[in-house]
Amino acid sequence: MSEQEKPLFCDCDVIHEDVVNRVREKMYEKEQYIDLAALFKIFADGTRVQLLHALEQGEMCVCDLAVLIGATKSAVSHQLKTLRMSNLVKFRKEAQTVFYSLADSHVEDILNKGFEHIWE
Amino acid sequence: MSEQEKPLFCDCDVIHEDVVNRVREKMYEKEQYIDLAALFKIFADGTRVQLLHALEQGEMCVCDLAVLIGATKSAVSHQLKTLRMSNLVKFRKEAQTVFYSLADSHVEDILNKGFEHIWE
DNA sequence: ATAGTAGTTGAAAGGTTGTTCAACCAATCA
DNA sequence: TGATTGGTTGAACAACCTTTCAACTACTAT
Repeated sequence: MSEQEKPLFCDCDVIHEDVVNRVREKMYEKEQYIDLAALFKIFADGTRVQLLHALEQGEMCVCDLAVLIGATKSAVSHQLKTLRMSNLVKFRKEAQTVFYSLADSHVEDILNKGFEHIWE
Repeated sequence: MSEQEKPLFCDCDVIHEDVVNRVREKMYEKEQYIDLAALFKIFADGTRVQLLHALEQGEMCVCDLAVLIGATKSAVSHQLKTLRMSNLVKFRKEAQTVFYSLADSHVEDILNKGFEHIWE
């Protein structure tokens, strides 16, 4: 099923058909936008961006991170799980301690673009 | 009240005090992370990123956008309000028609960084 | 004037999300 | 072996978010 077959139902008429047709060719599949939104959703929480920014400075264990940002181990662990499942952080185990670090530099890039914007 | 006075209560001990102290100096105020997360929250919805990506191609009115992405005028208008209030889009009125466009190039930058990541 | 259209808005409904709490696992140490 | 510690997990609750629906404004045209 192609993108062209998506339901065009809408409660109004096209006003500028030429513009809409030109733009439609440049658009991606709806799924792409949902995936993109899912990525930004990970960055859409204060605790998580704080964790990511902390991990930019180097690897840290759960307790260190919890003390650093003033949250419980449990809350941090839950958020790290989210970050882990999105492949934004990686980790290594050493005895009972788990050290987390950023998965790749894309993460920093996105954080920095965001900071750039809010600082104008 | 300075950032240093934030409650350090936590349900665990600092394990690597030197690391934590070094990282703490690099951290921003908690409010900065909340603001950053608030920005990413705007990008954290499929409909909104679709609207933003559509507006990268040029200005469009509400009906055009609604038909283009297959949503109701109302849903689009609600999301455009969110984008407007975050200063991510601007608009101009012409008779009863309202034309929306991107507020600045930061928006495209952030979208592109996101696409880069999901496409690896 | 009256009808129709572009757009906005508030409330309601359904879904998602973040933290807390308690229980749990696994590794260390006494 | 038994106690402690670092870390994870599931359930529950509250808060938030997105769409829909219906009502509404404002402009245009007949």
